Amino acid sequence: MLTQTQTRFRETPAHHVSAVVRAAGVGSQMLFGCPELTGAAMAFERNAEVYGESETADYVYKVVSGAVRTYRVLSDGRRQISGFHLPGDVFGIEFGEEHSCSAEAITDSNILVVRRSLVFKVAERNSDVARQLWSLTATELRRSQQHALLLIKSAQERLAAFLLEMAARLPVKSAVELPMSRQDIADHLGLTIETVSRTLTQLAGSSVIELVASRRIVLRNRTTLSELNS
Amino acid sequence: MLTQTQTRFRETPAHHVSAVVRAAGVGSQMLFGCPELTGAAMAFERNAEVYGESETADYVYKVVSGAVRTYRVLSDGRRQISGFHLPGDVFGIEFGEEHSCSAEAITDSNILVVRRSLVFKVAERNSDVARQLWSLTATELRRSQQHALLLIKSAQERLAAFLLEMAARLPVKSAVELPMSRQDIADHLGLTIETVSRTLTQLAGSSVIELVASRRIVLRNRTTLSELNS
DNA sequence: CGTCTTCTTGAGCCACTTCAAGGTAAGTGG
DNA sequence: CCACTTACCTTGAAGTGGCTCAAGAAGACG
Repeated sequence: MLTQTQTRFRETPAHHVSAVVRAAGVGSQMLFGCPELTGAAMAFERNAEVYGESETADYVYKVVSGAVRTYRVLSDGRRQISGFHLPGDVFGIEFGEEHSCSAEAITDSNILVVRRSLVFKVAERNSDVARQLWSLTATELRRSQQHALLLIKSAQERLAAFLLEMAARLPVKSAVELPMSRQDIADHLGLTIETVSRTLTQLAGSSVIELVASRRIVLRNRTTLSELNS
Repeated sequence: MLTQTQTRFRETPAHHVSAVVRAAGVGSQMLFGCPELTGAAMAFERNAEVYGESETADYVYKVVSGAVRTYRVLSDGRRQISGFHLPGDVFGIEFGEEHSCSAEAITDSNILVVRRSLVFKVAERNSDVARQLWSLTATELRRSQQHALLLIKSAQERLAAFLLEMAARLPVKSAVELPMSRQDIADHLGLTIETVSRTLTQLAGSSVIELVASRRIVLRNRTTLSELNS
């Protein structure tokens, strides 16, 4: 009906084998500050699938380096990226048995992995871990609600919110270094790639931001961005 | 910037005293199937505030009868209704100390109330209750993600999804009996009241639905609605 | 039977989409 | 080191779905 839109996914990228995953030589780390829940490090190539929607959720994940997108695709190919996961973020936690989104590495990424059943077993005894599980779900809920709120705003407002969020979550540098493409941004913000590009150009025109390179953006005027963010 | 929009709330309705709440004579009931967590019944009038955004979350709520909307208002007055809560639904659970949304009764409603501190105390010992807390948050997360996905669709698709959801959640009758106004629907779906009205008329025109009365809608052709729902 | 609220309908407009090039950057093989 | 390729990004011109503004109809209530 509506033609408005986002990428239309037809086929999946070449490497969708869900574990291209040459086991990384790297050591391992804890997921919940709990020595029992020590994750195995895995490496995912750019665009490699971490898991698919409605696959059984066997693992819980934590980004060590790189970036991950979680998304859903509608029957007609429109894609919505529900969230971006950056170093330090835990993702893939489910209460139910299967994943509600698909997940892919945006860039080459290192990800810690722990068996979900193990996490649950520990959570049964260790109420602190149980609490963390709930906490993580609650945090994601807030993000999701914030995201929904974003989707009723104008293109400028969406981009302003997006840039401020990324600036806050990415390592602090003089410029924001975006790991994702314009298409990813568009599919996250519910816009087309053209509108994203045009709006950024426009913000640069009023020198609210500076486009050093397409994925290197300096926030020149955060006040204006915050005002746009309502 | 964008004028696109929803209601612009300027002032609040008359009765915003947060507890117009003549304690209902009705008995009490359990919130989590746990006798320790027995709620006190309270009655809220139509449009009465149950709690406000960023108020401290002292209670957890369960709808007995009536209906509740949870919403957020942007600085310029645009409102987004994040969810409708119908009889049987628990709402107002927060991991953090304050509410992330405001809540209002849509119609005169009876609502069970339990102190949050009590729920938490019980959850510490009773892992089943702890699990339910997580479960409820997880369910709400799924709803929120589904809601975000809805917001990238066309007006027809949004209405189709909305009607099917309401049909599924409301008591089964020949017609769907909506408790909420067109404005509420608009603010939930990210549309204007005019678009909601026009789209319903249009769906009735193609006899996918029948508008028995403005808030009494018969779903004549669920297949078509489901197809619209992607 | 007026008054108020809610809902519907119409006409014009605008932000964002669509379609269509063109430009830039990064990688690859010679 | 440079031609070639491919992926990504930007820009322009035209179309359109949903918004705005405006008015009227239908209920609900005292």
